[in-house]
Amino acid sequence: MTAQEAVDRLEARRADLVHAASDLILSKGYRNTSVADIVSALGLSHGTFYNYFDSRRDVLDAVIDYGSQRLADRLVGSDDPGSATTLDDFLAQLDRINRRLHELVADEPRLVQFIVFEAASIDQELVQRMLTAYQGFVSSNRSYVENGIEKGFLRSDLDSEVASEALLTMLLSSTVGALGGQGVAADVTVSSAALVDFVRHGMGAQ
Amino acid sequence: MTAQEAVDRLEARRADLVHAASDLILSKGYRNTSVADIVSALGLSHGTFYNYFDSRRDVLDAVIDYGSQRLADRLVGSDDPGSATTLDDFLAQLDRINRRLHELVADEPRLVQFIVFEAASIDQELVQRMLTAYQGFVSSNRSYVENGIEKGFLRSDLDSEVASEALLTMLLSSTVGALGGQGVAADVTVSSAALVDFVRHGMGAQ
Amino acid sequence: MTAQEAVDRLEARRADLVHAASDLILSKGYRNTSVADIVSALGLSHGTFYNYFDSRRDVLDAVIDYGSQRLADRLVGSDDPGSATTLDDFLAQLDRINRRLHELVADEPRLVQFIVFEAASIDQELVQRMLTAYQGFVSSNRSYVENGIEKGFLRSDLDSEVASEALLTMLLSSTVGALGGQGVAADVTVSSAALVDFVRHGMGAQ
Amino acid sequence: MTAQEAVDRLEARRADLVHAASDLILSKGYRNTSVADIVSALGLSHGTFYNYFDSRRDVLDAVIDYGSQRLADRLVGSDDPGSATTLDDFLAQLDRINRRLHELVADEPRLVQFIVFEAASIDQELVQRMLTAYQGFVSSNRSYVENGIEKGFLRSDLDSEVASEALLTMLLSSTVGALGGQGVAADVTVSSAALVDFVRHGMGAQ
DNA sequence: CATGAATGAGTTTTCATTCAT
DNA sequence: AATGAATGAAAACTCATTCAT
Repeated sequence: MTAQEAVDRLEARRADLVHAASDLILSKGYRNTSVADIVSALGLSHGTFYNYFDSRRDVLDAVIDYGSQRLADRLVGSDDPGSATTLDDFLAQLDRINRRLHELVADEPRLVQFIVFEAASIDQELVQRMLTAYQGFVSSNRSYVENGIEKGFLRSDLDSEVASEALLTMLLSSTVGALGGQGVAADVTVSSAALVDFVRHGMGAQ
Repeated sequence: MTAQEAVDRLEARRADLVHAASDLILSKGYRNTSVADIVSALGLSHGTFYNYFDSRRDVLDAVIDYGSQRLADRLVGSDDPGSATTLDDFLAQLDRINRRLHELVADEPRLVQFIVFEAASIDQELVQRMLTAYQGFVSSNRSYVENGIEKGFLRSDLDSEVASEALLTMLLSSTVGALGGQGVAADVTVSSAALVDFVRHGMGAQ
Repeated sequence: MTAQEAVDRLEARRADLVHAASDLILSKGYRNTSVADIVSALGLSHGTFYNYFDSRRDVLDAVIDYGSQRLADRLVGSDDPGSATTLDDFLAQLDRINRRLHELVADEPRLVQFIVFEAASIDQELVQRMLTAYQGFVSSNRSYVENGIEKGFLRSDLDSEVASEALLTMLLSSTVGALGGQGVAADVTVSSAALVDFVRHGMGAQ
Repeated sequence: MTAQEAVDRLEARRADLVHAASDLILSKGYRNTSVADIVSALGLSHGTFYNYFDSRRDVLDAVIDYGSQRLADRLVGSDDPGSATTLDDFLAQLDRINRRLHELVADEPRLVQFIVFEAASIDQELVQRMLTAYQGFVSSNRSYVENGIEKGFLRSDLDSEVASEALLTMLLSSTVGALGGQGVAADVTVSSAALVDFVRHGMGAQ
């Protein structure tokens, strides 16, 4: 085996552990997932786990990273912040993002639920990690708002920080709402329409 | 100490334990709350806990009862199901109920979060307890819908069972959405407007 | 209430506790009998128990005394050690004692079983108490043997100590055997016949 | 260490635990033997115990198996059921078996005591296990009786089931009797003589 | 005396983590 | 690297005993 193959094998095994941990943590919760559960899912021994992670807590970071990546992938190919030139373009972008988030909730409810509800109760370090990720979302959101102000289709007196946070809150609120509901068919349409309408009147120029 | 005082003291201590358990469970989750946590919050020994509850699981029922009571209190003084005589009355009722639920979420987010997300994962008996409470909500909701059909301002071809459940789902979906949001002021207005609009067109007569 | 009545009441309650403890200990064993079991059988509180006994262990002495008393009563009215004047008288006495012991086992198997098998495992002090009681039995047995040697119907070269202990051992062995057996009818007859036969040939003069 | 050595070491340690548990349970009783007692006898931590047994109850099965094995070994090399051709042969067999059982009681009184008196009080599953073992004894006993009927030295009108159970009861009764006695040498002679005599007259042909 | 709430030592069991092989 | 036996901290729960009322 070459050195490269050895490294690959190492990373593959680490990835296996993260995937197994992810499946278990998302389905049973972090507290209910033991190291024994994770390793026995792969037929490995306890000791092996500690060759890849410092602690049980440590694998959680990797699971969160793995989940965040899936979230990010979900939003990759997202519209370019600078692409909208009219208010309708902008609202259409908003509508698309909202729908994509709803699809995410529909596809991976446990991931979203874990992030929104369980993660915060684990420890402070994890809360920081989530807030940092949230700030990243706010920033990227801000690009859309600033682009709108610049192009003149959003009100020039908007505080881009406040406006982008409000926008994000509304998006998340709508998304999390979908977690609880059993998915009345109209749900995403209603929510998106209300959101778009509110933004059109609250943020649109004139 | 009179017999009555003794009973009062007993109940007061039990209540103390329930309150301490409630605070801890709502903030850290049931799984993360040990008997030691609960009693040490009151400076008692763990043996004392077992003079008041049969088990750690047992105090959870008391915490749920305590929370349900607060929920029920919140909705007491609710509109009389028979009071609405026009569609606008009905929608105004709906709006008020929705706002009251949002206030609840704003005041006691952890209670709602616990009921919606954690309770179900604890055991089957608790799930039954929640479903029973839910059926109580559906029933009371149904009175509103049947009143509307009777008075002629809701569509006469509505199945009151289906319609009241849909209504409840929308209310809850909207409410749970508020869980995630940090409560931008506009939130409840948006959600209520969307809800009212959907109901007006979906359920209103004509 | 006179002072005498007060004392009587106290003793009556103590006796109640001993009887309740005896019933429980003989049926469930000492280890499985809690103070709560004893007091709740009489509808009293924990504290009351400690007004009458120093500890849970303490009541066991009283239970043993109560049981020993019943054993002694069973053998009271026993033959007078000096009454036998011939070997046949003596063997008839032996047969009667053996039968009385078998009746005891039949009537109160748990008492005998407890004394023989459980008591020794509780603590050393209890073992001492049992050995002392045993020595009492040996001594009274010895009177029978010494009477026999004196009257000339037992071998004059018998060591009365050894002979009385052997006699007692055979009696007990036969008795304890009855504990295990489901009581084939012939049992006591067989055992008594064998015992009498052995003693006649082993100890009888000539 | 080879794989075989590892397995051996595992089994050796498990055996150590069973032996330690056996010593303790037979001397102090199951109820009085804690996991801490067992492991501290070997200088291990209590966690280790649970690497070898699922629970405290679980080790009891192993202790019973270990004891049963010693019992079985004691009776292995027993006379062949078909070897007796005369009543005297048969009675000599009976005498030998009885003596072997008495030796067992003399060597391992606590084992027999535990099986006879404590085991039944632990749980129903254990009672079943003992009854099954007992049925095994009855069956093997029956072979002796059937052989006797066939060869004509036992009464032809005997019900082999009833007769073998009666035989076993007498054997056990005699054996258990030895539990109480401190083993006067004459004991087994007396008991065996009585047993043989009873069987000769009760079961012998003519 | 009687009461029973409070106590805390002790018991079983779980599980993250270490370390010798 | 992989293994898995050993460890021990921590958790739920029991129960004998104390003590203020």
